[in-house]
Amino acid sequence: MKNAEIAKIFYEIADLLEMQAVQFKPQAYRKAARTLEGMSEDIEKVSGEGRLTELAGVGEALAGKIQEYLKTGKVKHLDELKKKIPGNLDELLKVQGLGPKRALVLYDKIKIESIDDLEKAARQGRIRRIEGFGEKTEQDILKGIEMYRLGTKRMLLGVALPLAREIVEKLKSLKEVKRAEIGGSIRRRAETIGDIDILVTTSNPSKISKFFVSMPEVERVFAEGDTKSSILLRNGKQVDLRVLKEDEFGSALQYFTGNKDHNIKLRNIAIKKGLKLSEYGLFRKAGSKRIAGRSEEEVYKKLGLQYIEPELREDQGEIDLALKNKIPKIIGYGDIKGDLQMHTKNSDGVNTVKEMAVAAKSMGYEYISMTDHSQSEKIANGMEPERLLKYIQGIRKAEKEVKGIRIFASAEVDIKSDGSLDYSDDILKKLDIVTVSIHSGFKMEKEKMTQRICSGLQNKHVDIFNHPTGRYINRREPYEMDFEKVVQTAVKNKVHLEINSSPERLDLKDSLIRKAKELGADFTISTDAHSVDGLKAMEYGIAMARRGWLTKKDVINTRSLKELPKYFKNLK
DNA sequence: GCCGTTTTCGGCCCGACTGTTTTCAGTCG
Ligand SMILES: Nc1nc2c(ncn2[C@H]2C[C@H](O)[C@@H](COP(=O)(O)OP(=O)(O)OP(=O)(O)O)O2)c(=O)[nH]1
Ligand SMILES: [Mg+2]
Ligand SMILES: [Mg+2]
Ligand SMILES: [Zn+2]
Repeated sequence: MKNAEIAKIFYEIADLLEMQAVQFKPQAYRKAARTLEGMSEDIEKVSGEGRLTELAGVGEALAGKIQEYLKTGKVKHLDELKKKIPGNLDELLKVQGLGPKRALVLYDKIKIESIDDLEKAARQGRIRRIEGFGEKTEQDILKGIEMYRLGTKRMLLGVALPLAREIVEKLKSLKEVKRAEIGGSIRRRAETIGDIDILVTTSNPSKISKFFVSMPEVERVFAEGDTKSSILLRNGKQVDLRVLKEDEFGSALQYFTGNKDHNIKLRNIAIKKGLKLSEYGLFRKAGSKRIAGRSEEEVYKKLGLQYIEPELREDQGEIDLALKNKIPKIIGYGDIKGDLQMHTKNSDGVNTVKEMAVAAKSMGYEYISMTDHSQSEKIANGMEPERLLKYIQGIRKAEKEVKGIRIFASAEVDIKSDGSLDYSDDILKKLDIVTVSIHSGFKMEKEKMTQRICSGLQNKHVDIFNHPTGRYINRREPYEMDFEKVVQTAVKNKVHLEINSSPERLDLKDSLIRKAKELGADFTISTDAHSVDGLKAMEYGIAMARRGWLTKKDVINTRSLKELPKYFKNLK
């Protein structure tokens, strides 16, 4: 997919235009770049179908540049701009605090073209002598270079959310703090997180800010003000704090939750109504009287919109639907009745069936499903048919012992390279639920992989397709396949798609969930726990389902035990 | 460069913090 490459080009054009003080075009290029980054569909496909100008922020001119890049691998406009300002601009701008305007000055005055140039100049004290720069700026640039060189990646949601909750608890322990809430991409439950955003309401802002910037784990303070502070923790994570008054809580949380494009759209709606929206509230332009701000619900309502759940605030059509009151009620965090994928000591898990069942029961589940690995998974201690039969007996026994929770005997069965399954039908029919996965041969070409998966899904016992794309966030790309065809095959054969809640997988991801739903799919959400502790990951999977616009009805394991059998072939 | 239940021209989100400035531009959220 060339989406990201083209986004990068648009960002670079935007920066070069901004250097020349061109008005508005930089925002236009950046808006289009964000659209490209946020979409899951291949831009080449969109272009092929003549739908480029349907993309938000893409008009005739940018559609032309996208086509140009797809055809020639170049965008002339960028090459032209680069003639005026050569050098490694996109690298330079990754230094925090250095934007297009000052980068241009550095190039004009002392020919800075790269990070290495920049570092040398700063160390030699040549930057402080430039008009508009100074000693502090020079130091900040060096620190910025150091940070850039650390090359910090975006955090997994599974890392960021617990960390954010800890900080929130800490802030809540102060008696001056009325409310402390997580904002930003964590509140929207994005799969990866750039920084930790926290909102506090209080009547004593300076006290809170002082406390925040002097916490023991603070490495650096980027900024400290009355309503906004920003720090770097020793663990390398950035935390932004906004401090506002209690009666501004709603508008402040709305602002700080974002995303950026969602905010801009809301603010434009306000403008059209003769209003103004900011973190301080919704105001009448004339007279500046405040008409909302205490709660988010109030802000959306006064703008003429249905309330929008944070997970949907991605500028992916939610605002248009909210204007028409047409956003569906998405699945809730309490709607799950059981967990349908987990591993035990029988393969590569660390707990016994009984231990998993006791833990699940205490979480209020009505049922769980054991899905230990099939025989080809030698490194994961996959089970030979004989051992599988004993495993099933063990599950029946554990179920009698634990009582009060149904334990399904299932397995995570490999779809082998030729598309056959890792157990014969004679074995598969002994399981309550059959789930299948791709665990090897990831490098297969698209056609073959699609064929392989589809033949696996057509087996008459198969119920669930696990972690359907096989990706590991930041570590392994999804395997190549024709997603539409796979989903269509799943739908036709009544195979449910798993939303794997494991934070490094989150597979299916949000945009593909939404797409699969449009294609008629239904889903299970499961943790793939390899220990009792792993069962807690369910909230991440539910978050993805919400971001994929799923309702309770779309997810099979929201059903009670009684309703469940009709969704699984061997249980019918 | 994009876009449209007040517009196909004339708007384009709004505000905080910092350093180097005598009043604000640049950068970031
Ligand atoms: N109105 C407005 N709000 C913004 C803008 N930039 C950021 N925000 C708001 C919405 C964001 O969700 C929130 C936090 O900003 P961040 O830069 O931390 O972005 P976010 O948390 O969404 O993503 P991240 O994972 O941190 O990259 O602040 C902006 O340019 N305008
Ligand atoms: Mg953030
Ligand atoms: Mg932030
Ligand atoms: Zn697996």
